[in-house]
Amino acid sequence: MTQLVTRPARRARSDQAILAATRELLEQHGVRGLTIEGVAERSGVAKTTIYRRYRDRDELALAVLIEDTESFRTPPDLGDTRKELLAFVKEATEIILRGSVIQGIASEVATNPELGQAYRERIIDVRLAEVGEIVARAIERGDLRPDTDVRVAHELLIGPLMYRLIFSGRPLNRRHAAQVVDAVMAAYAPAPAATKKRR
Amino acid sequence: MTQLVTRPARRARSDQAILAATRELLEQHGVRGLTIEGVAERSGVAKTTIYRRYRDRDELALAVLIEDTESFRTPPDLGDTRKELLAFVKEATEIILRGSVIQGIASEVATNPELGQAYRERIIDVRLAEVGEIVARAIERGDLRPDTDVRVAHELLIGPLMYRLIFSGRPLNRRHAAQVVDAVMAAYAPAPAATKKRR
Amino acid sequence: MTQLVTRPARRARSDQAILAATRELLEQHGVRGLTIEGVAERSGVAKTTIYRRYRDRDELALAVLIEDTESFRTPPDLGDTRKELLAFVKEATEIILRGSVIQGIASEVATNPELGQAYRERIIDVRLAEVGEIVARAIERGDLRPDTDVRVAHELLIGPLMYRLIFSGRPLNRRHAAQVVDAVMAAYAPAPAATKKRR
Amino acid sequence: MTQLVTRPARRARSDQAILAATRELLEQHGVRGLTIEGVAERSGVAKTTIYRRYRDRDELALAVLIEDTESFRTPPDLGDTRKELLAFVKEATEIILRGSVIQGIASEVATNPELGQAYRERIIDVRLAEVGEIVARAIERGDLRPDTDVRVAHELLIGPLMYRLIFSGRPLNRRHAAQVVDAVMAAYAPAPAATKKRR
DNA sequence: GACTAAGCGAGACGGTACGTCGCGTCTTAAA
DNA sequence: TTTAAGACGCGACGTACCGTCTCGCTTAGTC
Repeated sequence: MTQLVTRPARRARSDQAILAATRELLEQHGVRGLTIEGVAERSGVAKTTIYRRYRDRDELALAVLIEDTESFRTPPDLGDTRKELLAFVKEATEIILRGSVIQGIASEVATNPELGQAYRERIIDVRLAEVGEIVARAIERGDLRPDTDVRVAHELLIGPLMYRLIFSGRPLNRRHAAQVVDAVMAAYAPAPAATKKRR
Repeated sequence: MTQLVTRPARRARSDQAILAATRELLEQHGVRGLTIEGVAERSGVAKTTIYRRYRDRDELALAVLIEDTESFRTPPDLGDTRKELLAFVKEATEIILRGSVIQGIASEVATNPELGQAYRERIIDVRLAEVGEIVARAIERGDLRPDTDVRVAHELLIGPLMYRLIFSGRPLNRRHAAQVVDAVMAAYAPAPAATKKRR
Repeated sequence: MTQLVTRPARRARSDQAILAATRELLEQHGVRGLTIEGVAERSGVAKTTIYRRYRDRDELALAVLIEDTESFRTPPDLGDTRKELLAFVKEATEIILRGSVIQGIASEVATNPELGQAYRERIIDVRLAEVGEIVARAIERGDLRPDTDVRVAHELLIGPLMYRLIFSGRPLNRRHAAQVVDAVMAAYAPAPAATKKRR
Repeated sequence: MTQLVTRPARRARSDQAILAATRELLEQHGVRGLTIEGVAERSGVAKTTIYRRYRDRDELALAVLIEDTESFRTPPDLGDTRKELLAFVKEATEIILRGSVIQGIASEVATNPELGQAYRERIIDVRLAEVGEIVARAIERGDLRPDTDVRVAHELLIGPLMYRLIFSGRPLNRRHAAQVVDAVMAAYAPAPAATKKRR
């Protein structure tokens, strides 16, 4: 126990070098250009050392993605549901685009059960919790229906992003984010009785 | 030109053998287990012959997917927008699940521009047209707002499917399809003033 | 059938390049410096191609040794048993020293059954036949006893060579060859006429 | 020097553990299965500690061999040259077969000068002295010629053993030992009385 | 019905990267 | 001071497929 805790120096140096090199390669050559051998060469870290940490290339790429996700800033109570949802989508978009990792590991995440589980636990669950908080506040404010399904709402927010990113290739921008957010808000808007009052 | 026209016999036999073997491998071992060498061995077709038709493995996988998509049955006018949208989602789900090809080539489609273009032209555009027709009829019926954005509606319908398929790993079933369809219909429901009159 | 026979061109070119590079490496850096990767680089032949022919480094080294052995010139009937045995020992010595391969694969030959079998069939048996002919002629001439054990004679001739080569490190020269040959001739000398008297 | 003298306790414990584990691995998996890492694991001794004592794997293997050789029992004056030579060959055979180390380090001894020197000083010279004594007594008894070359006699006795062990794979047994001993005795037999007549 | 070029099978080949093994060095904490 | 523990850089291993390249055989459609 003491050893792992008290002697992180070498580990930390290698860890950092590996992730930095991985990021560089991802940004410069995309996921196709991400190679363990390439990371080893660029980072000055031995291939063996990389394999001691990550089972394979996909796990390494996921690690970068997770690190990014951990920087996800919880959108605070802005007093405005639409603003909060927009902030959420923008933050997600930013992380998704950074490094362009997701496109590359999508197939792996979908195919490799262990990787999929890691993705779910380390990334999806984090975002789901965010949406949960936003939705809870929105319900309290009367902006969304009390029976709003958080998971489906989350899918409606993120699914289109991913679809554009991976399949349709269309751009992820403010306009699209607004369109999606508006659709979700309309979809889960409270019953019309309340609407009457508003208009 | 003359070649393809005048000597279709042998070509056709090889074509068929290649696609059949590809399908088998995809179903049995997933996309990771799809290799040109494997297809050659299983189909009894020479590697050279495969490469004469498909630039690489991903193009081959896409070919299978396109073939499936071409069987997409246009949902006819059912007189009921919700039923038509459900039929669309179900049909899409079926194709998506068949062969489990999409998960495997997602990363390629996202990464390889030529493949991406092919995917868009041969698959997305086909479905987009379907949604367009359904939405047009729905607008006519007064079920959806006249300014409904077909592309975004399409993303809201398909995006969650893909998200489940690739990332969250949750099941694609009737209940989920209904949730998504209902959300889209609510999102693009005509302005409430009109609603009062109708009901 | 026709194919294998009529299309040896590429094979032959690779074969030759591989063996040439192997020989160079053996002569320059000894067996320790013999690496499949090194051979690949030096020969311009892909590693894969080498592995298609030789299971591993030792098999490759043995191939060189076998090629050398196949050039073994059968010492003709010189009319003189001592001269013939000396010619045999000299020839063997020359091949043994050429390339210094034997020292390096000795352990493998001793340890790996398949390699050992190959060594016996392709190398030992060849030499054993030589000794057999020489001994046969010697017996006819009355230079060696009719019951001379060819195999033991062979061991007495070659064993000391190998012992010097591998263990004692002493030089293999004409003097030593003569000492060994003389010992063998004395050991299997026919009973002198005097023997009659003794018994 | 002081170290070895003043703190022998821990050293000795490690020494013993290392050699024991080495022996086990050699016997169970042959020389190919002898690795420093394996010895460390099996012995509970740190790799570092092994490297403090032995430069590399071969030196370690040699250490085991030397230990065995040091148990070589000098064949006493049996009053019979043939019996003494047979005893010598049998003793050598026994040590050679024990642990099957020699086959594995043969290539190293032949290739690595330092190892070769150690082998000569610690093993060959010991046996050479044995043969020297036996030959000396034999000459005195009139069983061997006074000009018998001890070194060559030694090579004729041991060379065939090694040749069988490493190359021909034939068995080392009493019959073979007798054949070799008889050959050596015949080779260096004193000129018979009859010889006078011949010359 | 024989001819002839397109299409094909077979598979050798150079190449990239894989993931693994064991080496020998180095650093650190505990004994 | 010596040790156990183990991280590390390193070199090579043997493997899997890649995509390219001959090379003859097969055969469909023409003459």
